[in-house]
Amino acid sequence: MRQRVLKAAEYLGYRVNRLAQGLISERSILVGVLVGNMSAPYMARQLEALSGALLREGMQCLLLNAAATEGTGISGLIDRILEFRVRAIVVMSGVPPSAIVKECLSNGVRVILVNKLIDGAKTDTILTDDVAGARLAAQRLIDDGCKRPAIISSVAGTLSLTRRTEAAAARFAEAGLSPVIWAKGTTTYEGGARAARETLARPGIDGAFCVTDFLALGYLDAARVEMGRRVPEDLSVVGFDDIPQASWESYRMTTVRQPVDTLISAIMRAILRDAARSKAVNDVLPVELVERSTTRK
Amino acid sequence: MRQRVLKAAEYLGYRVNRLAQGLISERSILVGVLVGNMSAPYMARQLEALSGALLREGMQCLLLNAAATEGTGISGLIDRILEFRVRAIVVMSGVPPSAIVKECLSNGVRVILVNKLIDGAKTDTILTDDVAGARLAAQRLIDDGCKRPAIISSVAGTLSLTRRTEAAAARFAEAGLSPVIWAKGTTTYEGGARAARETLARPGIDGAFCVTDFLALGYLDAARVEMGRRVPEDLSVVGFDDIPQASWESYRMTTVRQPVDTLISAIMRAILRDAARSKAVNDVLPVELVERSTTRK
DNA sequence: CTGTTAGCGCGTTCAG
DNA sequence: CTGAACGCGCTAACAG
Repeated sequence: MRQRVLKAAEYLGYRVNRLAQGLISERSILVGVLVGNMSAPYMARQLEALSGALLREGMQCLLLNAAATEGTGISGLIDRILEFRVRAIVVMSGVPPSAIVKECLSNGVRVILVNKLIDGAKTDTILTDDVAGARLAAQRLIDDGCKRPAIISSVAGTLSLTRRTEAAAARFAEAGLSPVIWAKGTTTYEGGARAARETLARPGIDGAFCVTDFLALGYLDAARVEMGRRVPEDLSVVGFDDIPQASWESYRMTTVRQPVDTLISAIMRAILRDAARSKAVNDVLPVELVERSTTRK
Repeated sequence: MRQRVLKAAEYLGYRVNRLAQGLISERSILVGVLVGNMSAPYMARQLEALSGALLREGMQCLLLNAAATEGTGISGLIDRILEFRVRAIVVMSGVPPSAIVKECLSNGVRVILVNKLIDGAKTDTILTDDVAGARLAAQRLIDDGCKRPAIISSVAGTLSLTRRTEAAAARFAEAGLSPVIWAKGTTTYEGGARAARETLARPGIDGAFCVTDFLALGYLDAARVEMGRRVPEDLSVVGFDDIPQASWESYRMTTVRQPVDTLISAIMRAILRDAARSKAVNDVLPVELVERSTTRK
């Protein structure tokens, strides 16, 4: 009997209607992913890995572009998320308005924060070990014999970026060095290039820790081409993230690697866990220094 | 009265349930976006622009990662698309199994193909003018005085890639040149690097048209660093796409620009058009040559 | 094991 | 202009 029904269903091209299913069963297979700056290589890689993992677990990724709300304001996005009754929302955007998160939480939508902290909210939170990573990076520059290091960050007051900057500054201070901290641009290639122009204009800078690889790529190019520095002979450079470009031949950049696989599995654990009976995920992911050719070793 | 209801709704935190809405009104605001290789810069940029445009039009992007189906097969993805009753599906994947497209069409789901052709299907199709672009690229190398040009492609038999290769080859032939065609690797940085190693091992190659920028970046790096070529003195290189990296300082690459804005608005037009009373969108988008420092001018 | 029924939240229609 | 009823396709609970 069952067989016959199945046969007929196939013959008629029947397909479950997920909308109706979600309507009744109240547990959607939709997961909202809030992303800003998708075209940043680091984000793109994470998004790719996450959407793949979701698919494998039978869930579906509802993409939310935080950058596109510039004009209309964020409220439209909030509505959209809530209206679709998503199972959870993963916040990967560097600068997500806390408003979204608060609103979702108060409406009972599970929120998973990636490299972001909302004070007082008891959400699942996954953090890269920025402090350890920044200390590794600073240590590398110290070991290279740098006497006047620069720390390159951006105006975006992201949690990760702030922590990296502060931890590196602290490590330098411990070693008796006083770093130049430059944070006037955006977290982009151009921002890094501008940082190089401005920091290397005054003499003495012999090492730079750029808080993201994307910044570091611009910094490297401008340092070499425009400012005439040899890397690593005159200048040591360390990045953070280990995006694919960092290992490209023309960069071969020393950097701090973020473990994407570990990150993704932590996110999936947070999504899949039983909200009622298990505690919130609260992971700090370990990082490692990848030594390539922009430091002296 | 209406006011009072609205007030109460707000007070109670009421939100429209899009699932129920879609269930009855039969026109979802969900648009499926099928992407392979999200972390390729060209794709990432397109995806970012498209998700933003969809958001602005009040629609929502259901992300479908074609790459993640490697293991399980493609059928799961098809089901997912159909089950959600999406308004349309945009196929941006370079190598999307025709099976998906056929299945969607036969189930009445509107399919919008980007740089892809399915024979016999009367779908909305948007193509970059690959032929014109490849001819521009070839012309640039011819004008540079190249006598023995190479065309670098990949094993992926994508429509766009094939057309670019063939059109460039034809233009070279018209100029009395016989190009070396190399297509043994993947459409990646590493693929380009390998192409450089292999094509430049034999002497004589003095120009290269790489069918994507991503390939061209790898080609450039390997040509300079490993093979000791000066660009553009010994070797002219032209790419295709104009991804952000192409304009980075360490590359400054001459390339053929794809108009992302035009592409996105064509896609939106195809999504929004009234299926019953308007004809399918069938655009070929113009391209232009952006001359930078990897050609001699 | 099979068949029936109620109700999820919405839009539409038909009465009042 | 407002109110009530129906059905979209599904799941769950209950009856035979």
